[in-house]
Amino acid sequence: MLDIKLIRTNPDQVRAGLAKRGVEALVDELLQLDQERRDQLTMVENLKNKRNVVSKEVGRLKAAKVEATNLINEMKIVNDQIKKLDGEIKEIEEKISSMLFSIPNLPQEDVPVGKDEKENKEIRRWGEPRKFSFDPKPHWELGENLEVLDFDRGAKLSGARFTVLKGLGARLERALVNFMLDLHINKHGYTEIFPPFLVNRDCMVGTGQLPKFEEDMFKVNPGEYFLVPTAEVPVTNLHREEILELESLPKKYVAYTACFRAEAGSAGRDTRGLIRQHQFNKVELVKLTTPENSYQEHGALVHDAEKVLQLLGLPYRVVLLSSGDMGFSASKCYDLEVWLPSFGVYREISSCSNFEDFQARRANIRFRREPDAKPEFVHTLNGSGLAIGRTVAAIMENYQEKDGTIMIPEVLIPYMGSIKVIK
RNA sequence: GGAGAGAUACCCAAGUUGGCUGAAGGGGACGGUUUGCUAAACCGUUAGUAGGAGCAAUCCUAGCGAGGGUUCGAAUCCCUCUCUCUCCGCCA
Repeated sequence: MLDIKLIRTNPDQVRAGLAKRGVEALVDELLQLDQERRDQLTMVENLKNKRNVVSKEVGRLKAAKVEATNLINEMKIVNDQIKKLDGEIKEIEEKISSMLFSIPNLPQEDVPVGKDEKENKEIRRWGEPRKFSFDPKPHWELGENLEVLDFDRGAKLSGARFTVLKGLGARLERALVNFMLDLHINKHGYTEIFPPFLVNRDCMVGTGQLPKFEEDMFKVNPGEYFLVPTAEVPVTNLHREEILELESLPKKYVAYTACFRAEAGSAGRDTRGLIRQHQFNKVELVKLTTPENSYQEHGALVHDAEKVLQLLGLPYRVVLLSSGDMGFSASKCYDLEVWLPSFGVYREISSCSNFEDFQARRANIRFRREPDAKPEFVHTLNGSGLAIGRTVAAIMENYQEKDGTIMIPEVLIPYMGSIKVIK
């Protein structure tokens, strides 16, 4: 959520920022509503003050057994006015907040301006895509042949975009979760969190999934719960409505969760394989930090995610997303894209965003510099470290042999019970 | 799911014949006096927050779990909801 005060004092900056995203901003309408709200507020607060003062007077008169009917009748009229104004203000405020909740974050200055992913900027590459002496197979073929991926039965159990992992496929999935968690906990200093997979509406609003993207979410009844689309939601919201100590920052959390996405609007895309599923596993990194440190932390977070790919020996590149390709809440975002031989392209496997104070303002997550200082919003960041399903796909494709077997990357062998090859 | 109890400031806790109580009293924290040093004792300070007006000092509004209602006036009365605790039932 953008700061209404920023819009009030710096409307042109807001217009320009949103224009980079290709978003037509309702800045003028917002400014007008804001002015209206403040005018009404001043009026109603004066009336409330009058009511408070007169009511005390009435109490005093009654205690002294003095007639106060006139004052009481006068206040009845004032009350009617207050009620009317309060109603109007509430309406205006609802309009303002629903508009604010639907306006995306402003891109950071060095984000390339562009319509979509075509204008993303490649930052660096790591690793050399392997030269195959045979035609590399897509992971779904390899997985079905080895009987470690079962798409048909996934469809039988649930439907399209669900997959059953079996035997060493399931084992590989679990090994990757543990490997990634251990790496980030032991080597990168993150604290492990195991959050609920169902969260309430406030959490979803806090991190920006709602109200705008409800059709992308799975909603669960009874009760009003949402299946988490990413661990970002519960983990960032751990500190919703809290004021943190400066010394406790940065907070660095790593969490494994299953992730659930309705994938509305993705019909026909990535219909085969593990790339786009309604349910997938992910290890997610989340940081809460001070504004002055957030970009340094952002860079470090990207490196922490990259380390996973490096240790797994998977070639990848780092891409800085253009203003048009960034998520709703992000101010700046790097994607890690892993090499997938059967596709012959780099595919997103991690998305590392700095949200600055956009989520913090929604979720009201603040910190205090000094014991008496005014609370300020933290900056929130997160990144996949990594998406497990896509990592499985990448390992299968990059480590496949001519006979259709799959070598296990060195660092995973201990997590695979010393098994070195899936055959 | 059934029965009951509760939610008040950093913590504990008083406050239901509605009216100088936005909140007694403890504890803690902070400051001070005393002291060779500690301790004790004594004195003082201690809602935070959000919003609005103002150049500012400052003032106003909201706020006793949340949201409504009654009333000139609500921590106090009424309704709805959430969460916590105890007992019973069920359950991994």
